[in-house]
Amino acid sequence: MNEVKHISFFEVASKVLKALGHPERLRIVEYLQAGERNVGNIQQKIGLSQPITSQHLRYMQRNNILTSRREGTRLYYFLASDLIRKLLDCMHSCKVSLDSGDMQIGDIFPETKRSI
Amino acid sequence: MNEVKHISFFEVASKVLKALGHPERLRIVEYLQAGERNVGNIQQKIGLSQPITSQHLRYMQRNNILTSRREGTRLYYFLASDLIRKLLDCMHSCKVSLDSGDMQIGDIFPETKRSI
DNA sequence: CACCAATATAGTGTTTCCACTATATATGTC
DNA sequence: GACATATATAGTGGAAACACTATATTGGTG
Repeated sequence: MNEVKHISFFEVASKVLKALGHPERLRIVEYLQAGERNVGNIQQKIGLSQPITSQHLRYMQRNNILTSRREGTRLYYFLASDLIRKLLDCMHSCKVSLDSGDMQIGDIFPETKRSI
Repeated sequence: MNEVKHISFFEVASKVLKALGHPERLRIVEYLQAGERNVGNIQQKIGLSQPITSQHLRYMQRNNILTSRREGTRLYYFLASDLIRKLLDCMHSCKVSLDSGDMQIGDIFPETKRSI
């Protein structure tokens, strides 16, 4: 009975990507790149309601994007792994290339007709 | 009337991540890392039905993950940008660290109780 | 224990995703 | 134009995501 259910790398990895695939959640993790923050901090920074903020944070924790640490009545969330940091670096360097004019929108997002 | 609607980077970027966030789609893009392939190739390689394959491919094209090129009656799909390639590299190097035993599952996917 | 502040969960309606079957379109060949 | 092959789209039912309101839980303090 010590059997352990197997799950493919693709399953877990795709859950991570899917969970990152929401604009507000992307904003949250970007904010957390600087270090851990509690729910109140995040809520205020991103400008979401308290329940929505909590929901997003829980969802990301369930999907291996965040981890949390309690301190009294406050809950601090932070990035769960190096994988997340690397993924964020990808996105960030992409944004930098766009902002600097080094790359055109169409080079990265061919279907995007609107400017960024 | 030459106004262009604006869309935030977070919006587009999160769509990309979300569209990558499906195990079969992740398998497809990994397969396409080697180069362009037509729908039939992909369908056979991944083992999906024809309509499902087509749906996933279209969905990824709409979301800036793939581009396509027609050759006669065949449609060849390929990775749309360097961003996608970089994201795939992230995932791949993560998988390598796991397979080599260099990293533990819990280091990357804390919530995953099952082995990979 | 009463109370407060911080956070989580339940319940609900709407939208999107997903897999599936059936049908349509596009291109090439005779 | 008739036909075959490759691919896309429509329609459908069920599952999950999403945003929102209301309520519950947890921990600290008097």
